[in-house]
Amino acid sequence: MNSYQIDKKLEPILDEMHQVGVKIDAHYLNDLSQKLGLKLLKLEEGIYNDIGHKFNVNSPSQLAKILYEELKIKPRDAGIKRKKTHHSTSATDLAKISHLHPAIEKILEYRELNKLKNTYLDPLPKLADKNSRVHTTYTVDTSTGRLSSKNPNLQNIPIRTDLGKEIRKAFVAEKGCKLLVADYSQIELRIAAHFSEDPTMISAFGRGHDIHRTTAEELGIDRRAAKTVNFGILYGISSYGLSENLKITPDEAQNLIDKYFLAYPKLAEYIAKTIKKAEETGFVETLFGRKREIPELSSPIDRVRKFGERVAVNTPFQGTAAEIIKLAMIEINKKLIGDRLTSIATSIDNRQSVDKRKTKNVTIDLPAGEAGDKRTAHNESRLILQVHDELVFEVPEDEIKQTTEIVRDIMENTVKLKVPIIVDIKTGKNWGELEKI
DNA sequence: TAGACTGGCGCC
DNA sequence: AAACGGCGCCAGTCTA
Repeated sequence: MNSYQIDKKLEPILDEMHQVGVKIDAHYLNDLSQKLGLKLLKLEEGIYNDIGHKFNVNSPSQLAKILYEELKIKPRDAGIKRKKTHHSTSATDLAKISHLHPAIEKILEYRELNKLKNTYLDPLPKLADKNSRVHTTYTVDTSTGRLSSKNPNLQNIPIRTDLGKEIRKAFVAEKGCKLLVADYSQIELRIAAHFSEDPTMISAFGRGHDIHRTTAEELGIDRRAAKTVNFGILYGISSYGLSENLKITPDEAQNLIDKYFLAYPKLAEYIAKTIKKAEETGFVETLFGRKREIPELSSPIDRVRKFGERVAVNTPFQGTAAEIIKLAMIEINKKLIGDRLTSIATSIDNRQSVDKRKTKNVTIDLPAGEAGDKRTAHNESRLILQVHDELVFEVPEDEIKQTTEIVRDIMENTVKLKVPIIVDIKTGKNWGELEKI
């Protein structure tokens, strides 16, 4: 099966995920929003006080004028770059100058709270149906083959900050059910190991080592920094980008990159070959044959060409990861439906009724005297969300064990790489409070 | 008033 | 100038 055939088989599954939706606790979100509203008012007042007058905190251009003109903070001294219209006021850049004025910390907090309120807390309850479920639309129109989610986007629900976790708790399981969350462990780095056949990577994954720890030991840096470097590799690393992320100089970053490729020489070779081949053919390919043209590679502009190189490196990793999870979705759906058919057929002792059931969540005709004439099948494990390397299921509590086994087996074994594929599974009553199985 | 653009930021 | 990959959504701003 190639990448395009995978997408075809995925279509009805995405359709169904859309129809089923995910349940949210709208009251909880509204309460949280109200509390946040009060806090935002206080922050706003404090900011005006510190600055000496009112202005629109949500306006980057007004803020830039105040910081870099009124307060005379020198952006160049702090390494803050100019945007098209003014100097940057992004969170990372504000952090560089937060010691220079008391308002800046408050502005950063205001930004965080306001973002979460406006993007999640307020819109989500309005999008819920009468059963309090929201229905995202998945599409496959990305350049790498990943899915995207919109109206609402359920692939960027907060998780990182404390408040973020609180928001995630609003995504809940139906009564009698739990959420089952299965996510691939470092799938893209495993794909990198597979493509490059780098012995150090293969052995680390083969022995079940923590790959970020391995990189940390190889480079003599801490795990957090190693993780950043590993991700950088997947994105088509540059010394400048890495230096920004690690808050080190580009020279130091280049040093780390050099060490990295000494530690993983076959990966270095793979990356070089991938770029070279992409320059020759004009495209790159994923494991299952999805092609992406990269015209940037023949640009006379250095910056554009460099971008093309990063795309050439990243796309096979990101695109292959997308294919692996799509195949798992297809196989899991098959298995879940098959099991339901079997159990229905068994329970009514009449295999002919199997044909009447096309998809889950439709009305099924049962012989009179069974449980009435019709019944809607809701008491079954259903795939409800996909977040790139993670699948979320809504599962009746008495099916947790068997669904866990099915999901793990299929996600880990549908595609075979030269390294093991590992899946972590957690369950809970909501998306924010999960316990590992 | 609608739409495009910009800066910014949530997620993987 | 200058962003290491992929998305979608927000408010502010500018323009037709």
